[in-house]
Amino acid sequence: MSDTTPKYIFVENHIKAAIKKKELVDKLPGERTLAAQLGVSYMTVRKSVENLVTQGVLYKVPTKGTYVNYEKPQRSKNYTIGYFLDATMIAGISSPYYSLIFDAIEKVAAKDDYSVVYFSDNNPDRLNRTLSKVDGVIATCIPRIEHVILEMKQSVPVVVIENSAADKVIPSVIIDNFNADVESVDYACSLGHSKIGFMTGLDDSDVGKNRYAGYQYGLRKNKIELDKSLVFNGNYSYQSGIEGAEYFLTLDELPTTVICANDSMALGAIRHFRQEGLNIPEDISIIGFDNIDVAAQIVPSLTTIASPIDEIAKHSFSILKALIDGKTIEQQHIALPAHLIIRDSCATAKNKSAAA
Amino acid sequence: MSDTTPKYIFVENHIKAAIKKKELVDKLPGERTLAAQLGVSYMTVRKSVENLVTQGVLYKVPTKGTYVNYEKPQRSKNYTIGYFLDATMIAGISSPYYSLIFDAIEKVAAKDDYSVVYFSDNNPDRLNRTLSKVDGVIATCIPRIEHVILEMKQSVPVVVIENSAADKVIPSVIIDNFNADVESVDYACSLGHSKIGFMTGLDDSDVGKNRYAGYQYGLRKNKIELDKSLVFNGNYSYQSGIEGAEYFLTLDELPTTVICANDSMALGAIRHFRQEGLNIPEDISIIGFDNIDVAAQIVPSLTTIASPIDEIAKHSFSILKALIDGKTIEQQHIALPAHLIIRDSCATAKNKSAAA
DNA sequence: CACATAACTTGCTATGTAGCAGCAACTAAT
DNA sequence: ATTAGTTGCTGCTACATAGCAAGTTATGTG
Repeated sequence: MSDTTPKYIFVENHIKAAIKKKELVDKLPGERTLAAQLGVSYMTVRKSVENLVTQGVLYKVPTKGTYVNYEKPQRSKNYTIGYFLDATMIAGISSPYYSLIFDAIEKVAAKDDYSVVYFSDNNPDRLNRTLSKVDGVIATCIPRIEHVILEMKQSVPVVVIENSAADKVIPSVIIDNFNADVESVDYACSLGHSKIGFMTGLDDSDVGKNRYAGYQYGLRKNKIELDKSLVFNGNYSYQSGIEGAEYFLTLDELPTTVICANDSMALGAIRHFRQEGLNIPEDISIIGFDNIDVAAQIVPSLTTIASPIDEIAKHSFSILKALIDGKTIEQQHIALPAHLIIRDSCATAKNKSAAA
Repeated sequence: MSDTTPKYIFVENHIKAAIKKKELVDKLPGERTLAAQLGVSYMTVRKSVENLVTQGVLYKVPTKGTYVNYEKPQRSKNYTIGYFLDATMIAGISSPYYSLIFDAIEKVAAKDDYSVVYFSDNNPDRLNRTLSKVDGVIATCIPRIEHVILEMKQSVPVVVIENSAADKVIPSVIIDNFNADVESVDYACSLGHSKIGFMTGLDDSDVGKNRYAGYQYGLRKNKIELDKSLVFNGNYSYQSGIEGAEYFLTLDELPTTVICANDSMALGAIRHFRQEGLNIPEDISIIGFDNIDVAAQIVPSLTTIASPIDEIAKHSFSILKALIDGKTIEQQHIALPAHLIIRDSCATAKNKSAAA
């Protein structure tokens, strides 16, 4: 029993165990008493207690006694949270959308005196180093990096935004992509369009899937049959927007409206259509998604879905803060509505219809 | 002498003083010996030494002895550097330019296994909190926030990029804005232009001043007299690019080329000129500065100055790392050349000239 | 000369004693 | 009833011993 392990280690473990078993609550017996109980000397107990105090397990009140520290393991508060965006994501923080989210998070966090740092390196070592400096992380989740996020969750509380994680245990704040694109379709129909094309993003995440699903449901809702030839599979990039436009131009009959799964593709499409001599919106209407800055700046300005960025920041931070503070949270998953901003890239349909 | 201060504190101070006075070097006498020398008991010395070890002043080698820890105060290596950009800057990290710099820094830092975090909150408390987590900072400097940067320099090494600081003690990595815009003017002249306008940015920093000075020198170099009416004072924003175009349209004679102090203004100008029925580049040539992503994406694609972003990242990180490692650095201030990327927004002058 | 042994040093653990100061509660004196 | 003293608890500091393991050095023997 005594072999090589020092007695004071034994005493420490004994005390820890007693605390765990709730045999010891609040105030400890006096050091001398304890020494007698455990059959070791007073000084040994002192050393053990001293160690436990530096470990944070116990705390002392001079001339009163020694007490159990019930504050939970309590990750030392950094008052700093991280915003994670995988570096391999297209554009990454360069993307206007994500940087706006960062700014919004920073603003809302400052109100509670939290600092925010952005990082994107998913190298395990460097990631852990960064995680040790933050109390929690808000991460933009895409399936490809979900393992990274699960890894992070081992160390700190995590809230995901953009997509919810497959692991539904991680709280999420997303936007209602589905109904947003239903609204886009509704709007196009209200302008008399019925030949409505769609450029998908990647189908590797809920975002892409739900925008496409919203498009499909919007058509059904407006009694329009889905024509697969009017769906182009893009990848969110400006380039793929150009390719999508090229594709639509090969069709016998051009759609009168194209809804794009994001603004970059919409911009690419506008560029190519115009290059080929088409007028926007007279010849073809374009709708985007995200409402990045340039959307309002180009001519014609782009009709698009505006993400409620401030709301995303507000909710995700308040959930994260609750997790950090060890509170229980009511709503694990929040889907915020996103609505259409009508600008100049859509016109009423000229052919056939004058419906609605 | 003994009043209330514990003896072991006395012993600690004595040892520290002895180290400072170089009376104690490398190995300490044995604890028992020390006790005899100082006239206190062995256990008291033990306690003192133990404390000094936890303080990091001494270190022990079991069964060998106790030694003085000569590692310099040595800021505990976080292997993390910060990238700072004032939150109140127009666009901030949303600006494609700065986010590209961040990505480039992250890439070069990863090679030395450094993490990079971006932060922009300049609130003193939160700033210090963040600074305590990094070994050094690369900061985009503008005069308005120079006090913040000087403040940071109190805690960690700092390298500024973009502008050099008024305090020339801070190492800087900037681009040669002056010669870059000289190159722009040269190019415009080589296309036969002689009525060359300029849209300034803000004159609150070297960047803005030097780009304008480069324009002026370029004109002189090409034997063109400066016409102040062809200079519009902008503020780098897209909106001010529009206003600049409006201004030029009020002139009796439009310049045939407008050089803009950044791409955003160039984009705004292009938009407005086109809206007013002008063709780019047939009716007016436009040159930007920065080479942001959209510069290549718009129609016509924008001729602009490309910042050597990777070079900036490489140099600023290597300087910062040298500072962190306590090495002396040779070159305090580096100005990197930036060159013109010729695209589609400039055409040969149609009137009068066919020079060169 | 080589090698084993003994003597010594180092830090580590453990235990004992002792006086101090601050506090609370009880008790005795005013 | 208030005050003053006593007692006993707490943790804190200080000092003294003593055995242990592990490395170092001096010594002695083949």
